[in-house]
Amino acid sequence: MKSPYHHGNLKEALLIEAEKILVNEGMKGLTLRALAKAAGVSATAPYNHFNNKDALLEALATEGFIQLRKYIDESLRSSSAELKAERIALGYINYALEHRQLFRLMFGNELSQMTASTERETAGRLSFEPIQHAVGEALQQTNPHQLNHHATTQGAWSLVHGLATLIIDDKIDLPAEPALRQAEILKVIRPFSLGVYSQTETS
Amino acid sequence: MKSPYHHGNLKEALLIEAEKILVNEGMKGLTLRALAKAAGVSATAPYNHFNNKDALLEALATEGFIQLRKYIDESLRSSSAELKAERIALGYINYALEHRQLFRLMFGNELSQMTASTERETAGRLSFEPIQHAVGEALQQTNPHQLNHHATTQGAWSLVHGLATLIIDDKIDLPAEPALRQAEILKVIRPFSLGVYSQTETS
DNA sequence: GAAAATATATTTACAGTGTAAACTTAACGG
DNA sequence: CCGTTAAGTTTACACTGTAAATATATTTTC
Repeated sequence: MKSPYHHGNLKEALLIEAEKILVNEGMKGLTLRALAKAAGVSATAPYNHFNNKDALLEALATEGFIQLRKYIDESLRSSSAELKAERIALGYINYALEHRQLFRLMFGNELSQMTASTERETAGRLSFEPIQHAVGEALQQTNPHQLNHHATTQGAWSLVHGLATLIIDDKIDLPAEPALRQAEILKVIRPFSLGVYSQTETS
Repeated sequence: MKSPYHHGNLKEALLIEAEKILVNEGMKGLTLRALAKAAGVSATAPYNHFNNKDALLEALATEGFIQLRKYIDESLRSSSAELKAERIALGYINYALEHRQLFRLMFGNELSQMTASTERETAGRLSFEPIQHAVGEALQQTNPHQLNHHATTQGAWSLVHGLATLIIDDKIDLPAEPALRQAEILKVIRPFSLGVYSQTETS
């Protein structure tokens, strides 16, 4: 099962090549034929590993969520930002910036949402988890009863996700230099953090 | 020039039919041939009014931004939310919810961002304008020196846009009943408002 | 180990897509 | 009116996703 058959183990190779194409030529360049050729295989070979193109994109998106989760964990470990939530945000946005096309695929509409594979769904939930934790911790310091916990979590996610989206869609632009960029991101996010910390009972 | 020629005035009809198709069958159903047939015209007729399919989608997106602006203005006028910024947010999110496909098109990656028509860009800026104003007003009450004005504006936009995106992508779900839904949205947004109001000098 | 069964890959074929080119028809300006 | 131009049709083509039939390698079974 490790390297079992004829032409090496495709499926993995396909996903790798697919991401390369996505980076170099964007979504429009990612055609089944081009992908097959890049993997050195005939046009319909991928059908042995994926039911159709959508299934392949689905798998690609799932990989993306796993990577995103890694970025967040890494940023939690190594970032210099003070607040935990801020470190998560930086990891999230860095991932989006360094994988624009894939990030768009993960959240975009190419994938008919009917086909929502359970796999991708759980992978998505997995990267959402640290956000939930961090917001929970932050809230607990000033709001031990966890009022509005769910809503606040969704707000934090919305802020970070929205910022990431607007940046990679060139609606908001940031300095190219990493340190400056990070500072700018934190400045955008800060009001929300302040709101969470100063939050008291609201209906 | 009003109803000048052979088959009625296409171009306008095409954009109208296109939105109908988008609503009923989604992006995948929006093919040039289907669109032409819906308008009762031959397959290549649209090329007399649009250079290519992308140009047509571009025009559709531009229309979307104009509609979005109308939703925001209307909500500013008629919504019951207290804060101006909140009324904007409700208008923005309502538009996204009632025009999911078009909203995705407006911000999505179908349109190769190389083709960024100036028209759509200015239309986009136009709907961003009220957000900028409202945040400016809110900030002025506690922060007359307009510190971080730009960053706060971007933050507000990110929060609202992110929430809208996550909702229409079914990552966050809200109650169907309008009043409950509105209340829930406000709960998600509130921490940011609090942050803005409590904002004092930060580096 | 050979034969049968299975997994993997190729070839061929087809309907659907965007779009270019040549042609046809209606509208308008002199 | 008649020619020029704008609007629409027909035909054609390269490219896409994918089904079907076929071929080859790998694994399993005895």
